[in-house]
Parts: sequence; structure tokens; C-alpha cells
Amino acid sequence: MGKKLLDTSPTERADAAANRQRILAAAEQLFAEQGPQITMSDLAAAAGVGRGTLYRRYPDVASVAIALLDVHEQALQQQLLAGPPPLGPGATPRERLAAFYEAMVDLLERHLPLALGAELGSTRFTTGAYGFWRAFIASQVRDAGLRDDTLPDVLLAPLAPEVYQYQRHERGRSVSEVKAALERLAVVLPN
Amino acid sequence: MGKKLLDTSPTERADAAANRQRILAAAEQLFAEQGPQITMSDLAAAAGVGRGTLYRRYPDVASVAIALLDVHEQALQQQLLAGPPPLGPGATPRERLAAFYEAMVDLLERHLPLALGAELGSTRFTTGAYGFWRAFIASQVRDAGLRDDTLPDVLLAPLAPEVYQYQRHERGRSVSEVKAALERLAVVLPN
DNA sequence: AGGCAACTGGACACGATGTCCACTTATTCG
DNA sequence: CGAATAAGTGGACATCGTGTCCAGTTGCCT
Repeated sequence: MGKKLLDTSPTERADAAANRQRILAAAEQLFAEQGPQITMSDLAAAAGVGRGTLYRRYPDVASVAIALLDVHEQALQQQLLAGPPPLGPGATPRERLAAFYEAMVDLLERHLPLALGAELGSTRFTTGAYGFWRAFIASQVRDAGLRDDTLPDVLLAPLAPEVYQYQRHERGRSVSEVKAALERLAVVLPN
Repeated sequence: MGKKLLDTSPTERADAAANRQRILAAAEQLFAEQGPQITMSDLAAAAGVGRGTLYRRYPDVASVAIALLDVHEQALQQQLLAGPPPLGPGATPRERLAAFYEAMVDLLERHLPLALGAELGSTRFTTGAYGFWRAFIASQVRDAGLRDDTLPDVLLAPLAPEVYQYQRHERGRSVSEVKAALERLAVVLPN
């Protein structure tokens, strides 16, 4: 007997699993092609499934984007937890923060449409990923000898996808310029 | 003969001016009561005018919020340009930046629903006000001896209304905690 | 093989948007 | 003062996206 452990797929039927793949594949392409302004109807049509089928799994476009981003974010999270310095443990808090900024910029640069799509409707802070980033920064703040629970959110704010998009494509800044500006922030952590 | 100088009101008719006031008054109240999620229909109904009348002046809710915010923002802008230190000229860049953060937090605290309403649809960066804030910070960055055109946008990011709302009402931080965290950022400017 | 439950797709009702235009009103000018 | 005219008004309309719902289908297990 199949036990129900996850609400998403305790024992997902074969056709259902196939449809999930088609949805995710279509979403990846749609996001890349036309940016974050895609609708559930678009997505259903592109995936070749009915709207009801799509809604069965994902309540809105943001959820789909989050699911796609998740894969890429987990790689970075692993690096932070157990990778080599300066991302992983071993470097000073300031160095780790700077390395984190650089890695996040790389991630944003590669997946900007997804990142933008993931926060349609102020989902930004409720994402599991956001909590992870904050926990990481909070840990660096503490290791640096500071006692400030609010600072992590402040230090994360410049990584908002909209800010990054604005800097890159509205203001025309280069990737390394953005990185340089962000890494300046790392000096708020005493050495 | 009346010359057409402004697209909004070269020679605004008396009844039109009255309606504009009713719209702005109704908007101020609606934003305060039910947050930023008000619709053009709501607003028209609350102001006691038809939808067509409302659309004649404001293309969307964000525009109305921006118009309302503008009044309050101009006061701060005046202080930055010609007020007494530490906001106005005379203090060190670092001090002025810190004072700016504090003043902006006060403004956000007082008008958060408006600030949230003003950026429905990523209008954030295209506002005239945003340009002013950036120019101010850019000037402080320069006066501190740095040459970094990207830093101002980074330093402004934590002032995004959504970030402030999250810190205050989701995370339960106090006004002074937020101020303290922000003022820590000022150390990126050398003294 | 057969029955059940998961799954599917599209129709539906709803709410918001932005436009359009016939009508009304303020203002100007003879 | 009383047309004439342009500015202003309000609500109907068409459109679009959303989210729900359910009758019919299909995979899977025994």
C-alpha cells in the first residue's frame, strides 16, 4: 500500500508525472522567452494540458518559477553548508558574505526571468530559500560578534531580483560592477 | 487666453478641480483603511465619480498613490538640499547618509500603505523621487572619495517599502531596530 | 478483467481593466 | 445675457486572467 508522505507525490501516477515534466519544461522555456509575465493559461497551452490540470499542481505562476529555481538554489545552499571556503565554513564572516554576494549574482544573472517570476505577488519573503539566505547571513553576523537580528534582511535587500534587473538592464551596469558594489557592503561585518 | 503649460492642468475647470480633490481625499482614506490593494473601481466609487472620470486623470492606482506621496517626499527633499545638518549640507557623508536613512524610515512608517501602493507594477525605479534619492546618495558617495555608480542603488534597496513592511509587520521589528540596522550600512562610506 | 481512485480538460462565473461615446456643464465671447 | 464650444462626466462595453467545478477518461492494483 502506498503511504501518503508528501502532498505533492506520494505515489504519482505515470501520466501525472509526465504532465508535470511537460509543465516544468514548458515553463522553463516560456520564462526564458517572454520574461516573467506569463499567465496560467499561456503555460497550460504551452505545456499542452488543460487549465485544470495545471491548477491541480501549481496554484499560480510564481509556484512554478519557485519549483524551477529551487533546483539551482539548492546547489548554492549545499556550498554554503559544506563547501570549500570562502563560501563554506573556514573563511572569515566578511569573506563568506562577500563570496555569498558573488554567488548570488551569478545565480541571478543566469536565472533572472525565473527569479522575477518567482515573486509575483510579494512571495519573496515567504519562500523557503529566503529563510535559508537569512539564516546564513545571520550566522555570519553573529560570528562577526554583532548582535543584530534586523541586519540580515537589510543585507539581503539589494539581492532582490527587481533591483538586479534594474541595475543590469535599466542602468546598464556590468556584472562585475554590481558584484563590486555588493562586496563593499561586506565591510559592515567587523573582521 | 490660457496657455497650455502643463498637461495636467493648464486651465482646469472648476468642477474638474473639485473632483480631483475628492479623488485624492478618497484615495488617502482608502489606502489607510484597506492597504494598497484597492482597485480603480473602488476608488471611483469611494470618490463618488464615474470610472471614466477617474481614468481621465490617473492611469492606475499607483499614480494616485505617487501623487499623494509626492507631497510628503518633497518636504524631505527640501531638507536634504538646504536644511540644517546632519540632513542638509555641512555634515560628513557618513552622517548625512545615516540621517537620510532615519528620515526615510520615519516617512515609511507614517505612509507605508501609500508607499506600497505607489509601486504596484514595478514603478519603483521610474519614479522621480527614486531618482532624487539616488542622486543624493551618489553625491555622498562621491564626497566620501569613492567612485562607484552602482553603490547608490545598493544602498537604497533596503528602503524598499516591501522590505520595510516585512521587517516591521512580519518579523515584528521595532522602528528603532530597523533604523539601527540601516545606519550600520553607513560605514561603507569612509570618513 | 474489472473497479476504484487519481487524473484530465474545458466550461463557467467572477472581478478588474481600459476604452469609448452620448450627454452634461462650465466658461468664453459676441 | 445667452449662445457656442470645448472640457468634463459617467457608465456601458468588450476583453482578459483567475480559480473552481465536475462529467468523463485513464492508469493502476488486485
